[in-house]
Order: sequence, then C-alpha cells, then structure tokens
Amino acid sequence: MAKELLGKVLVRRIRKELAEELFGIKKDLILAGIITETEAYFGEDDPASVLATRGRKFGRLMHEEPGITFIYMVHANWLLNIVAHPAGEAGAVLIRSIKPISGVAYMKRLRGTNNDKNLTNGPGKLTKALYITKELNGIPVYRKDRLWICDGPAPERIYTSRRIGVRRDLNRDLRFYILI
DNA sequence: AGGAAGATCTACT
DNA sequence: GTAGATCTTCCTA
Repeated sequence: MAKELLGKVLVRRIRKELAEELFGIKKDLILAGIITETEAYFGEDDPASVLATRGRKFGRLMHEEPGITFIYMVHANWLLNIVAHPAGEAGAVLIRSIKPISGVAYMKRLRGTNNDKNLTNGPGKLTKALYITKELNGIPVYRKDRLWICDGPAPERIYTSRRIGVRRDLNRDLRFYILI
C-alpha cells in the first residue's frame, strides 16, 4: 500500500468558512500535491509502531477500517497516515512528502515561508502546508470531501530505504520514495 | 497535576 | 551534523 500511494495525488479542500478565517477569502480552496515519499508501519509486532499498542486513543484508529485517515501529534507536528492492513490486523502508511501542484501560494502562507524546496518535503511540513490537523481524523480518503486521494502519474521507479527517525526499526526497508 | 515520550523542524555551525 | 523548541497524548501518583 505504501508503494501504491506513490504518484497519487493528495487533495485538500478548505471550505470557504475556514478559508475566510485563514486567508480572508470567501470561497473554497483546493490544495494538492503528488505523493513522493511514504513509510509503512505494522501493528503490535512493529517496535516503531508505538501508537498501535496499549489502546492509545488515536492508535486505535490503526486497527479500524482501511482507507481512513490516522492523524496524530509528534514533536509538535501533525503526521498524516492512511490506515492499511489485512482484515483483523493493524497498520498504516505515513505520508512523508508531497510535490505541490496546486495552491502553492496558500501553502506558503500556511507554512510561513517563500521557500519552494522545503515547502512540503517532510511529514510535519506537508500537514502544516495543507492545514491538516486531528480534525480530519478517521475520514475516508476515497470520498471527495475535505481530504482525499486520487489517481496520478504512475511512478517509473520506486526507491527504498530504512525508515527515518525511528528509535527501534525493523530489519527491513519500509520507506519508499520516487524522484520527480 | 505533573512529567515523559515521540514516526519532527529549524537554525545554527 | 546537532541542539533546542515544540505540543499533544498517555502514564503515574
């Protein structure tokens, strides 16, 4: 699933009420980007998936139906995951990076930067650029509402590596990325 | 009520 | 390359 999501388009619709509050603009806004980096997290057997264990409030979502969002806070950053696992198990895919394709000017305002290169190239950066918070937890990403994923260009080549920044990783490449 | 942890980011060298 | 800021959730008392 982590590999499948590469090249797909992550779309965020900011409804006019929120758009007015954030930007003083009274119309719906569309922000979007191509997913370029993901990581896979398993359930209880994955030492990096601390959130899947001990019945944590938000970690519980990792056990629920595949295709919904799973959003939580780490180090003052909201991180966006898509729940994905076989029936009866737990797991999620962390979205680590996107390449902006629509609404770049608004993303810059939300991030407080003019730098194109560092706008959405990190899990905490992209949630800030798209105004993704726990408010969007548990919503299906196959419905066009406030946050969804649709088809994009099929990647030519997928690269892999170990997961970034985890204290105890599995002995296996679970980070996937494309170069575009 | 208080403290620790954490799948991060920024600014600095 | 790394120190320090950051903030929500969960654990303990």
